[in-house]
Amino acid sequence: MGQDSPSDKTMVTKGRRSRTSFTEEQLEILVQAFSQNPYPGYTAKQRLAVEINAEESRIQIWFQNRRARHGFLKRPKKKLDPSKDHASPKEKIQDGRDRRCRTSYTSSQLQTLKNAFTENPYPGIDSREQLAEKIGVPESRVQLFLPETGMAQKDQEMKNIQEKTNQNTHIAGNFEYKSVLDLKLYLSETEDTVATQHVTFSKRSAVVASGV
DNA sequence: GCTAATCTAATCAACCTCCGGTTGATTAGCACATTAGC
Repeated sequence: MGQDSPSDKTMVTKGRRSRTSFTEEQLEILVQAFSQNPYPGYTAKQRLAVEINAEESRIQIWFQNRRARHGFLKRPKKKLDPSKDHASPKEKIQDGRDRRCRTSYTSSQLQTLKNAFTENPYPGIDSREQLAEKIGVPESRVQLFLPETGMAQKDQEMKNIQEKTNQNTHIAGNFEYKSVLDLKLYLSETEDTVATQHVTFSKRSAVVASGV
């Protein structure tokens, strides 16, 4: 999914975290850990992070990428019967007992995050780190939090957008259109790079489009 | 029930090295990802 328009590329590239380069020793440890367990829990990732002196969020990304590139099976959608012992290794490990503690935000933290999201739904690494420091949570939580801010509120906004859709009308910025083709045509005519971000239909872009 | 945490999949982009392969980072998820804690 992701970014398939030039303006999106620009938008996303801005403020990207610099590429982490793991040393051979770090990789050796990671590969070994992966071979033992491709779905480590939170504490295992924390332990690894300490062991190789890296952020836990980088470990998580490394495991995600490794799973994706080494032919690991999709997460099964079906819920497993706990009485059965047929659980896949992943399910045995990721059964909810070793998750990061759920982060709960204070109202002032929430307000700060919401304000930041309103100002910029695609903050770069610098902004995220500043924000993280400001509200006292890890940067990885800020990165995850932003697109999900106020989901109940956004759901309502999504429904509002859907209502518009049902009325055969969509909105991108100040432009109303009846189909994505119309919008693409409009964008190609106007070269409105700002509006291009509204082409993708996603949680985040819907919020952007609705002006939250 | 709401929503943070986590997942897969797709894609972008930096790096190494020589132009494409490898791999870290980011984003979306849709007749609305799934799982699980509060």
